[in-house]
Amino acid sequence: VIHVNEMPDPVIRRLAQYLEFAQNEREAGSEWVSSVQIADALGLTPSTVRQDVSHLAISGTIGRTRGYRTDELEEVLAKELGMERETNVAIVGAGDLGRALARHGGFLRRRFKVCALFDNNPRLIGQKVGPVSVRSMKQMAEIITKERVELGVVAVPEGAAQQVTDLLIGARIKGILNLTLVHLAVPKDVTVVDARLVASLQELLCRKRMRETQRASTAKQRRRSKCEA
Amino acid sequence: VIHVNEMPDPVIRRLAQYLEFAQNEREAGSEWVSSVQIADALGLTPSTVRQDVSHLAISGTIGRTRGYRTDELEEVLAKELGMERETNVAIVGAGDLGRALARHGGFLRRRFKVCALFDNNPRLIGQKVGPVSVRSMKQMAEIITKERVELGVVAVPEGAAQQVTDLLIGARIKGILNLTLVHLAVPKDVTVVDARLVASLQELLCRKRMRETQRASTAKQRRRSKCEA
DNA sequence: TAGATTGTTAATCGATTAACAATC
DNA sequence: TAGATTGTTAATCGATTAACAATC
Repeated sequence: VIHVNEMPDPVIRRLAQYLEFAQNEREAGSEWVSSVQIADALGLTPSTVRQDVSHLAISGTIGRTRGYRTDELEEVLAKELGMERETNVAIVGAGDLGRALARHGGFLRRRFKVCALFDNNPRLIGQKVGPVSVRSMKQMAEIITKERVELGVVAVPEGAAQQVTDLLIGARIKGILNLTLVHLAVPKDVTVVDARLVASLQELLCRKRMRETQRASTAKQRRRSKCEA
Repeated sequence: VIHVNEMPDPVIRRLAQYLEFAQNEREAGSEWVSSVQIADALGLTPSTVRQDVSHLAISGTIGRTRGYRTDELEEVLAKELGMERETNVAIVGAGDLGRALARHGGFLRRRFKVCALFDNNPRLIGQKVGPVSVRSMKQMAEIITKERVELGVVAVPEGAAQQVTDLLIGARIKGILNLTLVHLAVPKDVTVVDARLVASLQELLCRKRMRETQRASTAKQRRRSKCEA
């Protein structure tokens, strides 16, 4: 926060992991962690870790022989990730996924507060889901302003995604988490992050199958060269 | 599938989006889409699209003036993503998230079939969730083999994630979707994809706040230079 | 002191973009 | 034919990794 507010996207994506690890380490009683330890735990190289940390406002000096203080890492990362205060979130779409997210403990623990859940299905409106009730999308702009909602989550079927996004933008939301597979068109002052839930499963299957055919073909090659020998 | 089974990770990650778009276009009645159209719709450059498509077994010849056939794109992408047959999935963790995923229509539509849901909470075991019942983790290996489950989804609290992963690996699962924030350690014949659900929301907040402070500081600079002028 | 570890520079690697010949 | 668009090569850009001086 002190020396840079330019940070490459891949670095930002690793921040949450670093925080998670630092927290766990501190809670387990470790006062220090080195770049090698972090790298091993998170499947990175120590170089990457040190480059990433250099983007942070870590007060460290060169040449320490014990690495980074877990509590300092935790503090700086939490600040960088905006955890010094609660962030209000609205979820649009009270289907299975939207309702699950509204109740998901993992968000609250990281200081996200789901304070509104919208849907257009009259059967769902009024229903209590975890800490909130489902409300009509017609009330979206009003409630978002009143409740000081900062982030919107799009958890509706693909066909409604862009429409809902436009509503959120109309309500002056500047940050949107997209749970659908469709690409959302937004003005350039709005930030979108794709959660890639279904896409991840498809990516997984594709990569797994690809590795298997690779293995199969190398095995075949091996057998062949064995025969030739 | 024909000419390459080496594909860079970023390309694989875009495959699901291409498929989604091609499907929608075909259903809307378009017979052809060009790289420019795809790029515009998905927020990419036409160059990237053409590079990506070149990894696919598209039977096209150079110089067509109408782009790619939507039905051909759809077919090839579906095949590449392993959609020619159903894929059996097991979800571990019957909390809000696990239950929501078990019922999520988006998976079924893409030919993923959730055919097992595991949890250790005796209160949940036996409960019906969408098409399946919650079963004890003790039965995991047995059921995974019997039901020919190919992919596992880790939807448990952070503290149990590695343990559950080891169980899945013990049951010979070679592809794991990780819904937690912790990094999963797996042998190198196992593929893991991180779904980054909570991490995405944290990433979103971080990026949004960063853009705002940038805008604020440039606005300040602008005001300053105005004063000086 | 010797060993360990950071911060940073430079080298490498890989992905994206630009450009354009081929051609429908 | 003129215009459009692909497939592919080369250029650019950016991220990751290696290396090492500084120093605790």
